[in-house]
Amino acid sequence: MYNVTISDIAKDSGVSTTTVSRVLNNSGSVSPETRERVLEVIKRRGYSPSATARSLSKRVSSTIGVIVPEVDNPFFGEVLRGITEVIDKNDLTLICCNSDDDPNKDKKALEMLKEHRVRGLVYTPAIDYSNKEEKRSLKKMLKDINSPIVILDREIDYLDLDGVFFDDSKGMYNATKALIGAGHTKIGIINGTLDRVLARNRQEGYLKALKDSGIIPIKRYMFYGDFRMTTAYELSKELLSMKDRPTAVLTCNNRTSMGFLKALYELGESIPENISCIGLDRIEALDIMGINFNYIKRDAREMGRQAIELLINRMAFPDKEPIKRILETPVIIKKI
Amino acid sequence: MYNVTISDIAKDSGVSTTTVSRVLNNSGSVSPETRERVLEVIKRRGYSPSATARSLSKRVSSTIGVIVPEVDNPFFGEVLRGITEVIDKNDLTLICCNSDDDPNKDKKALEMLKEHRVRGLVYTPAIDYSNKEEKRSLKKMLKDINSPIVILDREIDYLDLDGVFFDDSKGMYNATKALIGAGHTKIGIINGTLDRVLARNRQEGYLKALKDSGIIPIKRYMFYGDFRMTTAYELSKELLSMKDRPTAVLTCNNRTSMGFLKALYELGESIPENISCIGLDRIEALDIMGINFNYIKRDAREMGRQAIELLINRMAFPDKEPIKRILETPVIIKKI
DNA sequence: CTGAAAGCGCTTACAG
DNA sequence: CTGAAAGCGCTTACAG
Repeated sequence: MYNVTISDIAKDSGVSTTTVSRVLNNSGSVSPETRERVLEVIKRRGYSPSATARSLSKRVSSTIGVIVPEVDNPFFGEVLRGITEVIDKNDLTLICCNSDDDPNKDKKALEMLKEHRVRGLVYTPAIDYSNKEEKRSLKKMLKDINSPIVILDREIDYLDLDGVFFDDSKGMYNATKALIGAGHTKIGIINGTLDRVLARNRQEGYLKALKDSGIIPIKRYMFYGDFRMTTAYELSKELLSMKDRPTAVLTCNNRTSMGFLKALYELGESIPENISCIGLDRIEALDIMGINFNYIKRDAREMGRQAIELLINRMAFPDKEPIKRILETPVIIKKI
Repeated sequence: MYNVTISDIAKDSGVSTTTVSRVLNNSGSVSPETRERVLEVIKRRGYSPSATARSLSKRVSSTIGVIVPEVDNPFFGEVLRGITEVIDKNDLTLICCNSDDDPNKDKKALEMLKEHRVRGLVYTPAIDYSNKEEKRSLKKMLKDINSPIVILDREIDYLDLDGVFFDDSKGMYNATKALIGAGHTKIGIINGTLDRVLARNRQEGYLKALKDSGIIPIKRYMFYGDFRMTTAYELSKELLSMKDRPTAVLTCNNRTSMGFLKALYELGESIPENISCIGLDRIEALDIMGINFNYIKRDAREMGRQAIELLINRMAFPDKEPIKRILETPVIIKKI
């Protein structure tokens, strides 16, 4: 069974494909009667125009690409929710890729999106491409995409692109301050390794808050993982078993918080009774269970929405200055 | 800046586009020297073939559509994870739509995927299209997609399509049996309204278990919502405040479990001390916190994988009998 | 091993 | 208001 084409409709209506195209796109002028007739045939034949053919002939696609590092992380679930909301409103189509935080898959995804000639890209890089060669190569790939790009959540500081980010540094600063305000001085942090911008931002806020309060940072209270739960779990066990352990801990993303809590509860301890904690990102289930989990709030859905809005904006005005949007990160304290 | 085309490569290499196409697709035969030269030019110019043009001329796309009702539900996050895994391996492209459980958006998504001439579709319908007219219309839309379709998680019983489902009925049966085995006889259920297959399956397992144990079902212990948290929360408050309330409750999806727990914890009560509960779907955070939340386990990632596998299989063999895959739903009891 | 030509299903100047 | 024709960037018989 073949798909109906515009020629079929033209034939059936006794007009040219040009005319059918006109009624399809509400462009040019068509007499009411003709329009009527064509519309009727379209309906009867169940015709819908091929997006592929249309893209090719118009030299633009209506397709937006998005690459996320973890589709199954609730944070990116929210991001995608926000993205789809505005995609729908603008009659765009979303091609979705999961890089699994693997640079190779990341590159494959980039290549694939390029082949699809996406109209724009919302991009969260898999990891920091840190060495010179990698940077150069990423730079080239992004340029080759040849469409507007908005960076989401993970800044690429050597490229001048639109982006939307959270003020993680400020969030961590305020969180650290809150702990200090509650009397803590021995404050641990479970972060990612510092070759990642994400981790450096968090570290910066943490250190600044300590400094501003005249507290000397303690190296052995700082742990560096990879933002994954299992690693955070191991590091947390280490932290929790220190003889002179911190009385409060900052966990630097939702997976890390999970790892920390797992280690803590396995010891039969809990927050904030045995140790205080402020995590980055809300964990819905904890909130709902009435567990006093303090967190730095980040509205991921809003982030998704703003990313696409920036992108659509950029599609309209390719030559304006790059825009960076920084979202607020309020600290929600339940019980320290 | 224009994209490089196959003609540019042909010109630069001093061959025809036919030949370039041959080296691109490793089809036909090309002399080693020619191939070498073409490859070199492709690389130098940073050429990548247009997927759009290719689809049009080959009359097949490499694009798979997926419609999920809630991208931001962890269950579907896992499903998408599974789907992307096998999509990647097969060099396919994923167009992702969120219907938000809204039949109108669902239809729009279907229409859009049709226009994109997707090679196949993994489909979780927004709701049960229950009245005759809706059924007819959905049937027609799916037929118009004109590509293989695999139904995921929510059966459409009046269509004979491939599908992958969980044995929810059996899961509920075993869960109910487990509660009975632990001495419960007053067992409540928070389900969806029975016009939905999902809800009927759950109900069936529940009732059968009661019957097999000689327990008379009590109407007022059965609550019907919409699988959303807020509704489940309200129903749970109602349930929990009954004078003669159940001593155990079955919650019929992860959002419902959340609503139930929220209501419970707000009362200062907890599981299983004040009331027993078995939910459908694991809730990661609870597990990790060492909270004894019993659940019927459903491997959503595996479901996603199998759905695409069925689809790919169907793409290869369009005329075989429809296949239904039913996944196991073991009951995980922590503490009743 | 290689190329000219037609075709995929649309859109868009251009002409009337 | 309408249509013939060229073109978008590929692939694929067909011929040599």
